[in-house]
Amino acid sequence: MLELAILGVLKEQQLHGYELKKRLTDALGAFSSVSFGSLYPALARLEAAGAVRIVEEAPPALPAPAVPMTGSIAGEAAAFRARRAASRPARSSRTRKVYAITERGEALFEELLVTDSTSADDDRAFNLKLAFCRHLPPERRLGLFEQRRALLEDRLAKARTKSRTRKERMDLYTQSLVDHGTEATERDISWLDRLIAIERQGGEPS
Amino acid sequence: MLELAILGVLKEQQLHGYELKKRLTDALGAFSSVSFGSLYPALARLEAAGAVRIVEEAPPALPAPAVPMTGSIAGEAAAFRARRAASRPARSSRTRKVYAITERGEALFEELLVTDSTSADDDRAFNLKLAFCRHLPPERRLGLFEQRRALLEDRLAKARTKSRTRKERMDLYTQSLVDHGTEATERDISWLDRLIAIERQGGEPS
DNA sequence: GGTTACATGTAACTAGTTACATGATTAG
DNA sequence: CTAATCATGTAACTAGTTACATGTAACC
Repeated sequence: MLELAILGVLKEQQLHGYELKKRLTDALGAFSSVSFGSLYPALARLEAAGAVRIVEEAPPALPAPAVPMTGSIAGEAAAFRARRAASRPARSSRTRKVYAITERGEALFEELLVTDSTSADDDRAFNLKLAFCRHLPPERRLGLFEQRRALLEDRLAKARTKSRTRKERMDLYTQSLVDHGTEATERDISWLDRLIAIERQGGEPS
Repeated sequence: MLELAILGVLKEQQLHGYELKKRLTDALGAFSSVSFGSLYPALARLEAAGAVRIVEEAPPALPAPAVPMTGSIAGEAAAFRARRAASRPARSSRTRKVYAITERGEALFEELLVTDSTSADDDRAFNLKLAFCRHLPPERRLGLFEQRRALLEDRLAKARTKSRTRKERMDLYTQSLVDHGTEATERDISWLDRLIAIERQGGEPS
């Protein structure tokens, strides 16, 4: 799950770990925080898998007097973006590792976006996917929504049969909890229905 | 978290692991399943901590040799039927370990019910606590609700400031996600308010 | 007598966390 | 020059999961 989030952020901008953590905790921090202890190993794993690579920041010696431009316009532009990303250009790159997503990383990202789901932890995973689903082609996005809808519908069906057979054995706090949960699931479904409807008519969510 | 659930169920009835798992998965299965791989180690830990103990089932040797036979065949048969009827037919106890909660376990249970909270995983933990909060004295129950309410209110406040400052930078799917999440939190709060109000007037939840 | 369900447990893995260790850079 | 912040990383722990290994009892 963390891999997905990292790739999703790096897809938009190359960043070093520390900054990445800040983005992650404040963009997705509502659900869960990210710690360095998981972020750095995750970055190392992704690098080992070839999904991200370390890019050089601008060389510490800015003057660069006699050196001609490399000829790689893209490279120069990337370096510039990295410098700006740090919001304080002059910082030496010696201590920072700036990561960029690779093509393999893009492929992995799309794969994680539709598969993943550890079945437990489903809800958080879906929220995360939704936050990045704009990168998905429309029909796969629709598939994601419908798959989620089916899961919720299934959960609801189970809750209803269970509620019929066992409600009398539950205490009132538990009953209230179950009822509240059922309502929340129903609202999740109609929210998904709105997203699906918008998707079907080719629009964008409001 | 699993410990809390185990203690909560054992508080009502002594059970062996296999049966305990069934109760847990169908009572709380809506949120999360429990696997043997976590249940048995958890039981072992709780036993080591003195929170539960293994109790003997009805001794397998019923005959009681020194006691003379009544001579009444009908009586013997009736006794046999009674034995079978006693909710657990002839199954040998050799292979089963029946666990019961101890006093230390009761104390641990109450402690887990009010503390615990790993700050992540908060939501699931709260649901679990609510399912067992009937065992709490009213004022601690109220404290639990209010603590939860404060947490949600805080989350809402953060979401609102964040939404004001960063909404324009979010894509529409993420915006929809955040809005939906905010609404859900608002409803959670008013649900809690209802529970709190009921608690304050000394009633029970409807 | 073989299949199904009951019952307990271990091993390896997953996916994170907190606490700790280390060092560079910048601001006052 | 020293404290705060930036920056990367490791170690030990948490809390579970799935897959595997083992064996008993009930049913037909």
